[in-house]
Amino acid sequence: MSCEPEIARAVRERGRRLTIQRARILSALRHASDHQSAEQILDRVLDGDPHAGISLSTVYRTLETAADLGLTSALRGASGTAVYEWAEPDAAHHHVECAACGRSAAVELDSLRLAEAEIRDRAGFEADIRHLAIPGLCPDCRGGGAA
Amino acid sequence: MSCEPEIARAVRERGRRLTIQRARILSALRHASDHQSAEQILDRVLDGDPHAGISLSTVYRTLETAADLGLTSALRGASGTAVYEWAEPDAAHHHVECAACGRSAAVELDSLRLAEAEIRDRAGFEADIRHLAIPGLCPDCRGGGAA
DNA sequence: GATGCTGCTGCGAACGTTCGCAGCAGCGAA
DNA sequence: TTCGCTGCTGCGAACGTTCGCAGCAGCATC
Repeated sequence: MSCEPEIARAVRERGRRLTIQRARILSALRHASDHQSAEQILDRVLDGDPHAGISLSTVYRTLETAADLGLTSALRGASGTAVYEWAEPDAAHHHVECAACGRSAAVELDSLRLAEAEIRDRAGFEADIRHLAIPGLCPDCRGGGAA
Repeated sequence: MSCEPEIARAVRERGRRLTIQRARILSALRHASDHQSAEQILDRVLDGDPHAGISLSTVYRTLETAADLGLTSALRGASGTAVYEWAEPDAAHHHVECAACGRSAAVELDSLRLAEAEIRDRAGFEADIRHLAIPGLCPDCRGGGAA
C-alpha cells in the first residue's frame, strides 16, 4: 500500500486527524478499480485485516469527510445506494446509470458544464452535477424494453 | 375534489385499476401546491379522512405507478427523501436543490436538453434529467458559507 | 514520555424506502 | 347480479443510511 503516506499527508494537510480507520478505508477505495458502495469498501478493509474492527458508520463518515476534503467523490443514483470513487482531479466526468439494469457509464459532457453556468445565471445556485448519477436507460435495456 | 373523475379516467385508460386509495392519494397530490413527500401526502389523505386506513407502502407504490403512467413525477434529491409532484405536461422543468438548507427551485434549462442528446450520442443512454434534483448551493448558503 | 483537548469511533436506534406475503377488491365475463 | 381472475393492499421485516451518545485516541504542548 504505497499510497498510505500520500493519504496521510492529504488528510493532515487539511487539518484532520489521521486514524487507522481512515487510512484503511481510503486506501481500500484508492486501490479499487471502480465505484464501490460503503459495504463493499468495508468488505475490502476487513478482507485485508479481519480484526480491523471498523464499523459501517465509520465508513460512511470517512467517505463524507473525504468528499469534503476533495479526496473522494460520492455518487448517488436512482437505486438509492450511494457509491464512492477516488477523486482523480484530471478525470472530471459525469455518470449515467441505467434505471433498469443498474449498469453505469462515465461520460464527459460539455453541455453539463454549460448547464452549471445556466443554473448559476438563472437561479443563482452553484450546482455540482458531477456528483450525480443521471438516470436513464442503457442501449441494451432500451432495445429490449421499448423501441 | 372535482378532479377525481379525471384521475379515475387517467388510471383506467392505462389499464390500471382504480382503487379508493389511489384516488385519494393522487387527489391529495393533485391539490397540493408544491412538492410533497410520501409522508406529507399520507398526512393530507388522513387529514381529509382519518378512517381511510391507508398505509405508507401504498402511498409509495401508488406514486411509483402514477409516475409510470406519467401522472406524477418523482424527484430524488441529495437529502435522500424523495418528493413528488403532479406532472403538468406543459411545465417540464428541472430542479435544483440546495445541499445546505434543502430549499429547491425549478428552472427551465436548455442546456440539459442538449445534455440528454449528448448522452444519447456518446453513451447510447436514454437519459431523463427531469426526475433529478440537481444538488448545489443556493445564493443564501453560498454567500454565508463560502465566497 | 506524560498530559489534555477535542475530533473520531463503535454501538445501537431511527429514518425513509422497498420488499414479500397473504388476503382483499376492482372489473370484465357470464 | 354473481363469479373469478389477478392486480392491489396492509402488515411487518429488511434495506441502506444517518444520528446521538459515551468513550477512545490523535496530535500539540510541556
